[in-house]
Amino acid sequence: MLDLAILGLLEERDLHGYEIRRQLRSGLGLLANVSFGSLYPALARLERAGAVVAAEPGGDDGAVRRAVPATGSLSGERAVLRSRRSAGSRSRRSKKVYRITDAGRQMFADLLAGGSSAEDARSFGLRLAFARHLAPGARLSLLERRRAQLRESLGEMRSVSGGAELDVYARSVAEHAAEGVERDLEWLDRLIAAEMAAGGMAAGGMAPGEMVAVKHGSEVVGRRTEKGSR
Amino acid sequence: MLDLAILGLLEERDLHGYEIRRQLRSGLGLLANVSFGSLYPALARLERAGAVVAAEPGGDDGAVRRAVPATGSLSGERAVLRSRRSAGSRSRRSKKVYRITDAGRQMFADLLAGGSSAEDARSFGLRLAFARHLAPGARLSLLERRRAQLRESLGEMRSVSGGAELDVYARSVAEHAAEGVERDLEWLDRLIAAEMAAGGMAAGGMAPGEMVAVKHGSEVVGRRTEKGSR
DNA sequence: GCGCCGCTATATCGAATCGATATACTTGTG
DNA sequence: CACAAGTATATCGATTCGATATAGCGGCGC
Repeated sequence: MLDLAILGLLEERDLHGYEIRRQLRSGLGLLANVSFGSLYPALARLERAGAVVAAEPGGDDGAVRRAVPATGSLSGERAVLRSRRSAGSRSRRSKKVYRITDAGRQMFADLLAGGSSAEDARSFGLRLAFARHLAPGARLSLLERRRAQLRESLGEMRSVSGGAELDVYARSVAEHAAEGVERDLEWLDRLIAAEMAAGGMAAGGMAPGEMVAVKHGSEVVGRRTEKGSR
Repeated sequence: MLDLAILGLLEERDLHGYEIRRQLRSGLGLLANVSFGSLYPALARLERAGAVVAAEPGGDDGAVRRAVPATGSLSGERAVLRSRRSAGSRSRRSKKVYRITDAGRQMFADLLAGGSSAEDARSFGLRLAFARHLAPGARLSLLERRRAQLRESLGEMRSVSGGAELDVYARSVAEHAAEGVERDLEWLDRLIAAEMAAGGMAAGGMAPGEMVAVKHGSEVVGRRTEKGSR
């Protein structure tokens, strides 16, 4: 799940760990608390898997290095220069800029489209945030899958907490959670409507030349327009 | 965090693992996906720590056993009887009913009031759901601490995503998240108002005999009634 | 009347994630 | 110029997740 986020950001531009974390925290709001304890292992994992390559400014490889600092950190660059100029140059821990590879791009596409089974809010939000990399059909199917899940969970919530035996506080928490799910559903309906309007098409179909580069596993489930219950 | 949830449920009645999970999933909506892989280790942990005691129906201890099944599972009880009646009786894996101890109650109070530093939505919701076990002052301080956190994070969100460079999907996710935080703030304001109305008291004070059994660490932070921004 | 599916129930394993902490360099501030 | 605060990478132990194994039970269908 973190892998998806990292690869998604690296699709845009090369970044180093600290920057990735910053973008995760502020940019999306989701994943607002990824810690270094998960980020750096994830980066190491991705590097081992060949999905990304790291370029340390002290290394021999001159290829990367042009990466966007994205902070006002001229300082970092200067520090690098200084360390390279100084004698020993070993024993300097510096920025490690990561770049996505072709294998990484493939992995990103798989992660984005693949995970068919039940996903939590974080994972869905993440997928949707990168939905521009999905084919329109897969996009729609992502939205509708999520809607179905939320409808189901709302039903469960309502059926249980409709009864008594919860005190004021617990009841308030449960109700607020249910309202949140309702808002999510309205939001999803708006998104689905927008998607259908943009893509044309009546029933979950796809345009002929659409299934490009993105493998989505045979489940486009043609949108049964049930609008009961609410 | 799971410990808090488990102890909170056990304050109410004795339960076995499967039931605890069910209540966590449906009852609160939060913690909707705790898996056995975290639940059973947590129970074992709590038992080791002396916070709960387990009574297996096959054991010598006749004390517990009166636990509420809470499902319509007469079947389970019958099965237990049968196995106890039958000869060997070894090699039967049956329900393990957990009961909270005094040490567990103390631990629950500490967990509920203690964690002063930044908490996520799950942890806060959990605390609030059990807020009836808190003294009114601690309750208010919990709510206001959360409000302060949300205000801050909303500020960050707005300042960042107000700008451009996000495509339609990412922007929609970010905006929806921000709206969710706004709703949370409104909700908190309602709760705080209700709390103040119920408890009397103007500025975060407490009634004389209030600080009972619940240790909250010296931070009642008298409610600066800023109503700007938002 | 018996095989099989689904529910209840406990448990474990490896991997992912969290939260705290260590290290080291730079920049701004009193 | 000492010192706090920000940037940056990394590791450790504990917790949590997701999948899987095991086993008894009732119901159903044939």
